[in-house]
Amino acid sequence: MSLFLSSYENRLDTKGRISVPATFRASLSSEQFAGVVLYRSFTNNCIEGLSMSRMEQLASATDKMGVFDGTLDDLSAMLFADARPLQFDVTGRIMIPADLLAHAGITDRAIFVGRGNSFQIWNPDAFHRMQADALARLRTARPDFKIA
Amino acid sequence: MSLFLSSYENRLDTKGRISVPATFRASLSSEQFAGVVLYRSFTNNCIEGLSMSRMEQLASATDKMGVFDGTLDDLSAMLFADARPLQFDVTGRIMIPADLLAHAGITDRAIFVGRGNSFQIWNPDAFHRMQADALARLRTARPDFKIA
DNA sequence: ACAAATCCCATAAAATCCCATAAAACGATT
DNA sequence: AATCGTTTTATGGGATTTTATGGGATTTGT
Repeated sequence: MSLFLSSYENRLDTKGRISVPATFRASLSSEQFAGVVLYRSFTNNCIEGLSMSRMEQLASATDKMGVFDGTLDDLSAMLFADARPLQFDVTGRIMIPADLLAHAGITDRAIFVGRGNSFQIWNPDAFHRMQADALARLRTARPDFKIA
Repeated sequence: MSLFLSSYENRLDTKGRISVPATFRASLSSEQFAGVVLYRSFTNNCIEGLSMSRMEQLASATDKMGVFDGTLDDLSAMLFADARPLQFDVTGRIMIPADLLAHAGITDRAIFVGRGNSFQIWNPDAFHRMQADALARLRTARPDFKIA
C-alpha cells in the first residue's frame, strides 16, 4: 500500500498542467495504472486523491456494506460518479479538470498534501489556514498531545 | 523496535546537510526504508524523528476507510501532511527541510536527542536551556531530589 | 477546421552521488 | 595504563542526476 507523506507546493502552467510530486509518483510506481484518481472532497474545499488500487478497494468495501445503508449508498454513488482517473504524462504531470480546480479554489498554485493512504490537493493559502485551525483544535482537545 | 539513546551535536554544511549520528543509524539498520521521518513538534520548538515503520504503524491505526470518516481529519492532517521522509545519503546524512529548521531555530548546529523509540532535533542552546528548566522544575516539585 | 489534449524537447534549480580528508573511536599489544 | 595502527565517523566540495517548469509541434476528437 502506497504511503503519501509531506506536502509539496507546485505551479499550474498556462496549459493547466501540474507536476505530481516525485515522491508521490514513486509511491505509486508499483501500480499498473500510471496515474491517480481525483474527486471533489465531500467535507472540504479541496480535491481528494487516491491510487487506482485504493479506489478498487473502496469499491469492494462499499459493495459489502452499502446494500442496506442509504447514506453510504449516496456517498459511494457520489464518489464513483465524481472520480476522475488521470494518467501522468512523460514528465509526471496531470491536468486537473476545471470543475475540481473550481471546487478547491485553485488557480495558479496548488499544494499536494499527504494523508497516509491518500492525499489531497488544496489552494495553498486555504490549506495553511485549515492546518493552523486543526492544530489549535488538537491542542485544546489534548494539550499534551504527542505521537511517538 | 529501534532504540535511540544519548545526544549528539553535529554541524550543518553549506548545502544544509547534517550527519545523523552513527548509533541512531545503526538502530535503524534493520528498516527497509534507509532514513528517518521528521515532523515539527506540536509542543516544543524542536523537530521530532521516527522510523518509517513506526510511521506506517500510525498510518494503519488511522486507516478506518477514512474517506467516510471526518473524525480523523485533524490528526491525520497534522501527522501525514507534516511528516517528511528523508533518506540517508551514502555517508549517512540528511537534508532537513527549511521550514523544520526554522521551527526549531536551527542554523548551523543541531543536537540529536534520544527519546527511546523516537528522537528529537534541537537548536543546541535551546535544548540545554530546556533541560536546565526541566531540572529546575523537578527540584521545585520534589525538594529532596538529588543528582548523583 | 478548430480547440483541446498530448508528445517532445529544453532548461534552471535543486537534490544526490561520488570522492577526499581529518578527526575521533576502537582494539590489540606491550 | 600507554602506544600505535586500524577502522569508523563527520564533514567538505566537485560532478552528475533528478525534478519542476516552460513552450513549440503534433495529434485527437468533434
